[in-house]
Amino acid sequence: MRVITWNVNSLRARLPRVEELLTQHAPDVVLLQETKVSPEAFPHEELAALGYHAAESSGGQWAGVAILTRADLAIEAPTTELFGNPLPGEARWVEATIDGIRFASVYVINGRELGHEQYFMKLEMLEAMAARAADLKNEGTPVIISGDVNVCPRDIDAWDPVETAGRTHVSPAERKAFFEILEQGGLVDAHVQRWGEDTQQFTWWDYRAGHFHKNLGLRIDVHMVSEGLASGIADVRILRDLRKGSKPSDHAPLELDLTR
DNA sequence: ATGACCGTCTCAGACGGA
Repeated sequence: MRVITWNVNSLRARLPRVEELLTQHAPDVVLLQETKVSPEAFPHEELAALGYHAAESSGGQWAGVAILTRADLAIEAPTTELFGNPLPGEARWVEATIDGIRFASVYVINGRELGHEQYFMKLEMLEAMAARAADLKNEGTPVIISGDVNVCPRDIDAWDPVETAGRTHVSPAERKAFFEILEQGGLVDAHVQRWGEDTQQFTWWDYRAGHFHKNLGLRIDVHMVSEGLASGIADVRILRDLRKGSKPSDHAPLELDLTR
């Protein structure tokens, strides 16, 4: 099974690149973030023409998440509810079961600045995710929670510790909250399992100042995979080619191949 | 080259992003 997570930074603006992803990589499941689309404007027909259907949480101008899957795979029990989510109206969480796996696509609150009201809501959202992951573990369901967590889990996941020090995404509290999700949910950071602790690879680069070409980025997009599934991780790849070319997102897709 | 972005909304500029 092939699973891809991608913060598209507007689904409608990114449709040509989404088509490129679907046709060239033929994923079974795609977790999207920052679709920035209203429910009425969600491109169901365009995706159907590409052989995919979707469960979505769409909030209009900001945020928005979705789960796409091949038309021949059923989407079961979709929900946008996340108990304890401090901003339930902002379309940052969607879950559905596909092929016996409980998938969630998440776009974690940015946090703005350390100490900002939004920063504390970010920590709350990460805590809500940990509680949900613990519930799913207790149910014994295979789980894949993927998306833009807006946290660099380790020092090596940020291009410059000096530049990023004292800012969001790298604070000890954010990192602790991220690892609590793995711990409480019995989940594995698939990228780390595949590449180890000493490999530096990024999933996001600022549009400005040529950061992509200088490889000044962050690893903030992840696949969190339940331990039973994680033994079947065949490969994890960052699709940098989709960060290049015409009208790219500022994030690259993260591809996960499972043997099942 | 010593500066450098790109979406959303509503219509030139604010706002969000990380």
